[in-house]
Formats: sequence, C-alpha cells, structure tokens
Amino acid sequence: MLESIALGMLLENDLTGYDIKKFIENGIGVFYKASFGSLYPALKRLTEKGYLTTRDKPQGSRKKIFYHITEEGRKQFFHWLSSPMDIFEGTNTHLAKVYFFDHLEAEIRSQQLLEYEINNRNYLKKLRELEKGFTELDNKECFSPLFITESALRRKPSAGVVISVCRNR
Amino acid sequence: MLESIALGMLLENDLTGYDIKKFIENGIGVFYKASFGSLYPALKRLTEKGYLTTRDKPQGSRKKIFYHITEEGRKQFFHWLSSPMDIFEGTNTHLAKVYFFDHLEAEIRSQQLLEYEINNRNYLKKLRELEKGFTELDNKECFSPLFITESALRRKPSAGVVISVCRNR
DNA sequence: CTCGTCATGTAAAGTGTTACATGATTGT
DNA sequence: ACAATCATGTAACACTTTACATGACGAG
Repeated sequence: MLESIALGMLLENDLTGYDIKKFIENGIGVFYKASFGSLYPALKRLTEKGYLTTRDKPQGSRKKIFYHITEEGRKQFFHWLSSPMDIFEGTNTHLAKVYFFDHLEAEIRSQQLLEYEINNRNYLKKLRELEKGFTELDNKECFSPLFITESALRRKPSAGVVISVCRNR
Repeated sequence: MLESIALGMLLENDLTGYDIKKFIENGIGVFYKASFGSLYPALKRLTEKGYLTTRDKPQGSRKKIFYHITEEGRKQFFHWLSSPMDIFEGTNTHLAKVYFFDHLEAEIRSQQLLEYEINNRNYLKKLRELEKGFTELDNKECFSPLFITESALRRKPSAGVVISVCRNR
C-alpha cells in the first residue's frame, strides 16, 4: 500500500523521503498515515525492484536523496490504481469493540460512544475543510465523480458505513 | 486486537480455537476477520501471559483444546473494553486510492466507483440483515445505545464516513 | 545558543497473511 | 469412496509501529 502511495507521490516531481512524508500528511493523510520507519524501507524496496532511481543532491553538508519514478514504476502504479477498490471488510478495528459493549456498564458505554461521536464530528470537520479547499481547484472536472459528500450520502447511504451490531446467543 | 477479541469470546464459555474462529465469523466478523495463522499463536501468547488456561478434551482420537479465561484475562479484557474508542484515522486503505483518481481515465474511474458503490450496497445489506436478527433479541436494552443506524446517520452524519477528497497542487 | 525543522536511517517488537502439513469425522 | 468440515499447528514472508541514533540548518 505505502509503496503504491509513494509511487503516486512521485508521478509529477522527484522528491526526498522527507518530502513524501510531508505530502502524505498534507494530502492523502486523512486516509493513510505513514511513519519514517515504514517509508524509508519502502523506498529502498521500490528502488531495488527498479521502480525508482535515486539521485543524491546534498545541500551543503546535508544529505538529500531525490527519488525518481521509472517507466516500470509508472506501470506498476497504474496497475494498482486500475485494480478494483475493495471495500474495507476485514479489520475495522475501532468498531470491533462495540461488539462487546453489552458487557460494559451503561455509563461507560454511553461515555465512550459520546466520545466517539465527538471524534467523528471532528473528523467530519476536517473532511469538510478539505472539501472546501477542493471546490476552489481549477481542475474540478478531474474530480467530479468523487463528489460523494454528505448530501449524496443522504440519498445513497451505500457510501457511508452504518453501524449495527448483533451477537447471537 | 485479536487477543482482546479472543478473550471476549471466552467470557461466557470455554471454546476451542476452531470454535472461536467460527464465533468471530458469525458475529464480530463484519468488523474483524481472523485467520488460524494469527488466532492459534494469539491463544498461545494469551496462555503464556496467564490470561487463559487450557484443557485438553480429545473426542475419540480427535485433538481438542478448550481455552478458559482466567481472572487476569477478564481484567485485561475489561481494561481494553473500557479504553476509549479511537476513530480510524490512519490506514483507511480502500479510500487511499481515490486520492489519485485524477490520474485515471474517467471511464475506468466511473466503473470503479460504481463497483465500489455496489460493494457498499452489499455490505449495507449484510449489516441490515444483522440488524434484523438484532431487533429480535430479548436483551435489547443492553444494546440500545448502539442503535446508530442509517436513520440516525441521516440526522447525525458524524457516525458515517463522508468521502471527500482534495489534492493540493 | 538553543529550539524547531530538515533529513536519513536502523532495531526490536508486534501483528498479520498465505501456504503448507497433518489427520479425524461426518454426510452422501 | 469422496468431499466437506472439524481441528491444530508451523514457516516464510510482509508490513508496520515505536523508539532510538545521528547530525545539519535557520531563526530568534
């Protein structure tokens, strides 16, 4: 996953590992977070596979390594990008806990759900801010099919995740 | 995570690893999936930590190991259960791809989003079925705060995930 | 001169998947 | 007989997080 994202970040410009981290934080970071401990090894692997080449451009005595995507890398990236989006059935860790909530005292339960709601509200706010910046882009037409926002959600709940729990006893 | 879930499955009955797998599939499986390759080692770790004890009860010549939760295990489980629910900011892998969608031909993009919507519809259907079985439970009052369903979502979108994407250039 | 940011990296530990290996029992 | 399911487990591999280690540059 991180490998694909790193490739994607390098489509238009050569960047350093540090740059890539920044770009991830400021953009795709809402959906995906990366640490240096995973990023640097990933870049190393991509270089070994021939998807990236490196150029050392030290600035002063500060080490700087720019990564450049190869044709192979591009091919690999577009292969990933074109493959179907799988919905996240599997490891929805933060919801798993709810399954056991009948074991919890009503008070703590309510408090946790309230907290959860607040966190989600904040997340939503963050997404709305992103969306706001988004509507100001000039190349909107590239994104139009991606406008699956709250209003769309109201009509088509498929894009949202409905929380519903069952335990069979 | 899997360790906590395994503990939770053993709160009421002693079960074999195989049983636990089944219970996970039929219940919490919507949110969390486990493989034997992760489950058996997890049970081993839990036993080593003193959270579980084992009882071998072979049936015929078929090996069968029942796991039993200890007081320590219970304590550990409730500690996990009482800890705050963090919202899943971080590694929302299936949405990460959308970030790069402007690089994709409009046609493939539309097709993928359509597919994605279909998958989500199916997932929603599954959740609705769970919910249906759920409303027939006798201990509903234990779950009432968990009724965050589509209708609630319409009023409080915080519980849902709104898809919105921005790339800054 | 010190703090924040830039910059790269390693090591250990955790956690997981896939595939393999083995064999018993049940239903058709 | 054969397949499906029951039942346990290992091995190789993949990926990640957290913490650590190192050091340069720029601003105040």
